[in-house]
Amino acid sequence: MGRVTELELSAWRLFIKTHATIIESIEQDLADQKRVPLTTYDVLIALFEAPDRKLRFGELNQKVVLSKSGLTRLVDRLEREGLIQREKSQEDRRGAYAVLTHEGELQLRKAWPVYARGIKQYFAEPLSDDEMRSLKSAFTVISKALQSSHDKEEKPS
Amino acid sequence: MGRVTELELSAWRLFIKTHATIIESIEQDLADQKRVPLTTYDVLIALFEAPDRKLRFGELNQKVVLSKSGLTRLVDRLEREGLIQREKSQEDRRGAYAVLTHEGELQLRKAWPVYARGIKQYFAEPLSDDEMRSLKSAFTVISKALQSSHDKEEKPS
DNA sequence: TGACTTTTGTTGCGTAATCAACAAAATAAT
DNA sequence: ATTATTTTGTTGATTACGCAACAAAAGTCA
Repeated sequence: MGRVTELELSAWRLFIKTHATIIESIEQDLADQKRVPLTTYDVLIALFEAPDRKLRFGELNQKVVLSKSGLTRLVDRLEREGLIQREKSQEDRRGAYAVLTHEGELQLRKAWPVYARGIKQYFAEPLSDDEMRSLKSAFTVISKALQSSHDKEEKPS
Repeated sequence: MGRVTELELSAWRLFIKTHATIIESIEQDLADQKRVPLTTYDVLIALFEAPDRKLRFGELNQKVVLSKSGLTRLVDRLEREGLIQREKSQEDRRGAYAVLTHEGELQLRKAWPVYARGIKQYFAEPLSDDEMRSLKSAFTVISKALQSSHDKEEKPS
């Protein structure tokens, strides 16, 4: 496989550090303006984009960076806050859906401008269109590679 | 400032997701092989690269993604595990240094191959040299922008 | 059908991180 | 000098998350 080169290592370090700083900044902005935090946003937007604004826990779990139990507990909290609701599935009596409520959609809409501004300001603004395209394409490549390596481990056929 | 474009948003999403997956994978590999986790690694490497292998808490804090108290507690643990030691500063009797121990250096060395392999496999391998260069340059740009915006807020002069 | 196996979401428990409040020392101001 | 301010690292309280064990329902297969 070969050693990690200087180039790769410095790119890696920038990648990590940049990510951390951007996320931290956006999270701070959201908190300052009393908007939902990023993890919550992720859940809400996933539901918002889903048919009927609802998803099974399993599906939701794939879209969100969180463990199974982590998701259960996040949904607990969000349900308490009235942003989503549990709805037990008819077809599969084990399972349940998480459904976006009106309040949830409202909070989603209120958070978006802040979030969007953060993405623009901290992430997009400094880059040229060309750089942004390269960035996206690089991550697409990496992402595909990750998927296939993940697939391999799931199903050793 | 302008809206977030489709391109920007999809790049952003890939960025977030890829980051999460890679970190998760590396963290898993480290855990599987009973090596120190990433946060610990970050502290150890920072000390390793510092003159005399020691740093004041403040300096260390700048290199690591952690709150003040978070760092205190991480150092608590690492000291308990014998990877680093506290050494109270002579010049400034409030402060203290975190010093890398032999054991700490050993663990650092043992973790590196696993970490390096992760960087290669999940991050570097899928990219061409050109793509890697673009990636690095994009992050350099972003990173610089973040710094200067941060500076502005620190010192409104 | 009846006995394994797998999937789905929840729960107990331990760990780690943050914020806010703090004490001690250093620095600045008058 | 004395007082006020800032910096440095720690501590208490709270919150969030992961792992492993679990119960309940589906699915598999003989």
